[in-house]
Amino acid sequence: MSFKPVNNNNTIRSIWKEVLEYWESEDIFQKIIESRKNSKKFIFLEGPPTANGRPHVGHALTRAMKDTALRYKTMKGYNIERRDAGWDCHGLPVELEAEKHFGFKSKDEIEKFGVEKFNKYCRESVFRYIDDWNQVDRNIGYWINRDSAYVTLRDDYIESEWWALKTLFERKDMYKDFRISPYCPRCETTLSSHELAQGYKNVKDTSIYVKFKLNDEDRYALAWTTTPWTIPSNLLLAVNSRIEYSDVEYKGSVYIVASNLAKTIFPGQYRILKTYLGKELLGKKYVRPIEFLDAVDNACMIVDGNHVTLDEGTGIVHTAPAFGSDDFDLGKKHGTGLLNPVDVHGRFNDAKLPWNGLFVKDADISIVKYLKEKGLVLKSEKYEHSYPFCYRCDTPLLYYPIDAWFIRVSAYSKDMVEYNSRINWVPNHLKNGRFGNFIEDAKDWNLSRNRYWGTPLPVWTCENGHNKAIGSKKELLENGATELPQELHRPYVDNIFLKCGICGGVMKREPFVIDTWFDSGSATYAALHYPHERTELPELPISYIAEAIDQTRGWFYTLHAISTMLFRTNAFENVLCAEFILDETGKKMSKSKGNGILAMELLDRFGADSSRLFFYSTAVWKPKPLVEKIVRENETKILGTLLNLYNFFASNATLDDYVHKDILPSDNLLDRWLLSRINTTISNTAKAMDSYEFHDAQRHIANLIEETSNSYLRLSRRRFWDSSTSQANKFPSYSVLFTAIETICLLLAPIAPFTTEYIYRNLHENSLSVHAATYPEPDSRMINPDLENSMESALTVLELTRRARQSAGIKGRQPVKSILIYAEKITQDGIDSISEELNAKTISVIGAKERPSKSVARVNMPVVAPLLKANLNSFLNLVENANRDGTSDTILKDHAEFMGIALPENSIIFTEVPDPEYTMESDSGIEVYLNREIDNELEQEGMSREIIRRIQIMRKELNLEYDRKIKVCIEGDELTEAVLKGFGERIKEETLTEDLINPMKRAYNAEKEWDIDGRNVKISILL
RNA sequence: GGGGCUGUAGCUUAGCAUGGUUGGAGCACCCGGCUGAUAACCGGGAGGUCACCGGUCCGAAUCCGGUCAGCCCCA
Repeated sequence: MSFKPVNNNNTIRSIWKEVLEYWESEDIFQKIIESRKNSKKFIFLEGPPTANGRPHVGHALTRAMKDTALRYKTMKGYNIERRDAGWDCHGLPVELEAEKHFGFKSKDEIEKFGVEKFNKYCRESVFRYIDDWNQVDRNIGYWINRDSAYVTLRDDYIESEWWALKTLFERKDMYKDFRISPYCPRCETTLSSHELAQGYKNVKDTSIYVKFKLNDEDRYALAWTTTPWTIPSNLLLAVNSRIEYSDVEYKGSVYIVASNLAKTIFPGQYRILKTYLGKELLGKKYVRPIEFLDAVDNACMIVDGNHVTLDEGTGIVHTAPAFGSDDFDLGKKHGTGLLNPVDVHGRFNDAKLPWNGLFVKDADISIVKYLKEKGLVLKSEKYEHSYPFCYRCDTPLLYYPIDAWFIRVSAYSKDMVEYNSRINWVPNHLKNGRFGNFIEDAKDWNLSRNRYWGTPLPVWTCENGHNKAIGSKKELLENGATELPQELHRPYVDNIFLKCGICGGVMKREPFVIDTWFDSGSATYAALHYPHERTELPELPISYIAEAIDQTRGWFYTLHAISTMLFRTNAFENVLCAEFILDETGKKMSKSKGNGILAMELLDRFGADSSRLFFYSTAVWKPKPLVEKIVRENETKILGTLLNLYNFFASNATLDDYVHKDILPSDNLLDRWLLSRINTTISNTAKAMDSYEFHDAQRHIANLIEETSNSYLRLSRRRFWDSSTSQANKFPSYSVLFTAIETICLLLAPIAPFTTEYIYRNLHENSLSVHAATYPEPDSRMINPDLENSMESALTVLELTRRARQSAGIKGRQPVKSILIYAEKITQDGIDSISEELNAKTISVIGAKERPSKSVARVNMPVVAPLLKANLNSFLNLVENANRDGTSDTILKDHAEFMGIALPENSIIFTEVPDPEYTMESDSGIEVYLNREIDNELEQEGMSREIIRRIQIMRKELNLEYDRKIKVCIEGDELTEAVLKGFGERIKEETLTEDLINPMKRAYNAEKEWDIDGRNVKISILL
């Protein structure tokens, strides 16, 4: 049998491309799906991206995370359900792109242009980069069904959402309300709290301290605001009844402010006249500073507000019920109504105002000027604070009173918390941290958008204000529609008029579309067209989803909220959450900085497997800078070494005509050791994969690769080379090596699917795919912890010997007289497996008393400290003294008890100081004593090995066949002469030399003068 | 203002839940060695106030309290 070798320089990359072609031409993915059809279920759900932008490295990461889990579960024997792509299509971002394209600045222009044409453009633009996405998915090896993708703009998807919205409406969990919402005056729509959060920026605004004169009193209530444009709408002042306030005299006037804030408000000299609690101010009336607009009688009063704090300002809050949520509530409570002189574009539109027609933010300066002229401003200053801007168009948002539809999420907060307790969050801290906090005080969901491209809100209203929610196309016809709209989008649905079931009037659709986050959050059921096409309940929870951290309050939240309200369960069972990939300097990638990297750029540069290994180089939930060195390091260590392992196996096994059937029985320690390590690694890796800790799995696998290469292979090499070794000795080793490589491929397949596929199929000529194979199960009969410990000790001995040789200045090739090993966990065959590399005439394992050394006592802290506690220090002193006096070996006899406490036998540990002729090195309880005496015979033998080595180098330089026989002439000093006499035969054997010849005049095929440790040796080769 | 995460060598990090002798690796650097699979490998060296301060304890990277810095989320 022949195993195909791999050697070209571009291996990893060319393997990637070759495997891709194989998968596609043979339809491997479909074949595997087919073969799992009847297996147990594992349900997946793709978080839908919008394809109107290109995928970047972060997308590559989350796609890898999804793929790794699904490949793993497939190998574990599951049938992955709902392994379908999905695309998010609606929303403000899409509309904004379109507006930019057409150069529109307002909704009027869209209306003039035509909603039909506008939406047509939106519909097309959301798939603009779908080819890029598909290319990335294909190249990174994301196995997902693209043909059966769910698409949120399709009528059947929307129809399912209509069912959901109707359900909520009829349950009174969806309602219309007039309240203050964050509002973008350019987009002319309200935003959800989620969208709001994206747009906070630090800005400097003009802030003013405004004087509100109390009626019939010579005092001013001082209020502070950063939005002067709201002052014409002022109707109340709020104080906190439990905070202490003062009358402060400053520059001849008396001001009311919170006592604690006086110092920061009044620079220099001021005088406190009296102090009292805020509640004493309640009910006092004042004069509005700007009186163009008419106020009701019960306005202009000081009222109580819990939201008033001492964080900033004066402790008195100017309240304009039209422009603040707290303000609105206070206005409602005190029956002031509200004054809203601002139109939907954010401009004053009340002729009574001198600032009529101005955008409110632009009117700030004039308003301040007006107030100053009336003497009602104590001071004004620039103030830096964070203020929300529209996350898409950058317009400063207003808090604006407007009709909007809400979902009563707040009523389900407890349920959401309960269902959350069933979810496995990875990393776990999100569960009760960021996510848990959020759902605990969930706010009602502002669902409606005054926009065009989105799922239309399926609520119709008649002239008498009767509402009706529609749950399907069929219901449209049942409620008076004469025909179905061309599609379930604006403007078509707007032209559907229904007949009111209560009063018989004409019903028009409420002119809103809904938050696009409701679309993606509906994927659990809407992608199945539930309950229309599919009538049985969707299977929930979904087994596994994975996205980046920003979805905690995005998709993860909407999925959970919707599932809680509609299906009374958690939407997903396991959720893996990624942090962001940073640039190489550790900065966040962003469009504006221009340091973003596209997914395809990453793949072109490093290939798929190396990129995926990089993603798991540390936990995916830790931010990772994309540094080339780290990518390369993982590539070399894991893929490079694995390929080399395979290469070694392939070339030797092919030469020996090895055919793998099964693991051949072997007593060989290294074989048994590696088999144990393989099975331990299987167990550890599967455990890590099961808990979605891919980085941990990767580390276990990398360790096994390292051990196979640098311990097993290194120490077994002779077995493979020696042509005289019988098959009976050699083949078990091949079978173990084969098993190691095969297992590594299987374990690593979900992580690095390409390279493992390639090697695995080289090992198994007729196999379909490594991904069709079963994930390995550990064979506990092969796991032998004692053996692993013993081997670990042996490897430590090897390391200690090398160290001892170095500190004694004795080369590895120089045989030494003896090596004495003191170790607890070492076995004779452990020593045997490394004896060749130890290169000593005698190797013995010795007992404690045989050590060629003197003992120095040390206290065994883990044992003694818990017993002695506070008396420890005096015991430490005692031991130190004993060491100095040379009485340390009897400490325990002398002090079986110390301060009345019995000391166990292992209370003292002895460190060894070796006798002069030995060099000692020790580590983790193992001591290696190296006898430094080199006699003549040892010296000669060492020299012989130097000469052998030089001849081998020369053979290699001559490019000789392995079995080519040669003649050699060796000339040198007396030592060399002695070596030829004593070790000539050995030299001939090792170097395939037929004759050691005397110097000749004629030309040699190769001739070289060597300096071996200062001795001149001339070696000549004659063919 | 509230919450979460992170802080260990020049870089990437393990260890922290359950405290224990001298805090492990890898990369890069220097010295030495090995090499009939290897882009390698092996040994040694240098490089750490385990962010800082305090507490508990015989003993703290680890537990507790606080501070600082970075990132993120919320208001």
